[in-house]
Amino acid sequence: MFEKLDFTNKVHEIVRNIPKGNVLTYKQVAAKAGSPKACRAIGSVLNKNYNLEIPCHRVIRSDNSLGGYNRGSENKRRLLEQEGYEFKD
DNA sequence: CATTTGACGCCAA
DNA sequence: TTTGGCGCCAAAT
Repeated sequence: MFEKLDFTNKVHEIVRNIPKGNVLTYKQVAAKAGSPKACRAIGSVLNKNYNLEIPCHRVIRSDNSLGGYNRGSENKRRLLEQEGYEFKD
């Protein structure tokens, strides 16, 4: 189903399919997109993606760190907390 | 077309 | 455990 989509397009679909209260790491998204080593490319794609319909704030680093956000990292953290995801260890 | 940049990840010191 | 450096991929210059 995703095989015919391009890498960037796959990433958009994958991120869009992340359920509330759940988060994925860049590595996980990259793996689902078909390129486990494209973790950097994921950030590049999401960084340029301005579609609010895509919960790009649910994508975090493999270290359980926030990572970044094109709308403000602080807002990203707030969104995750609001959805029920708690970071801290 | 060649090089650099960037919301990353992993390994070695 | 923390830091530095290298690798990987896509988009921008």
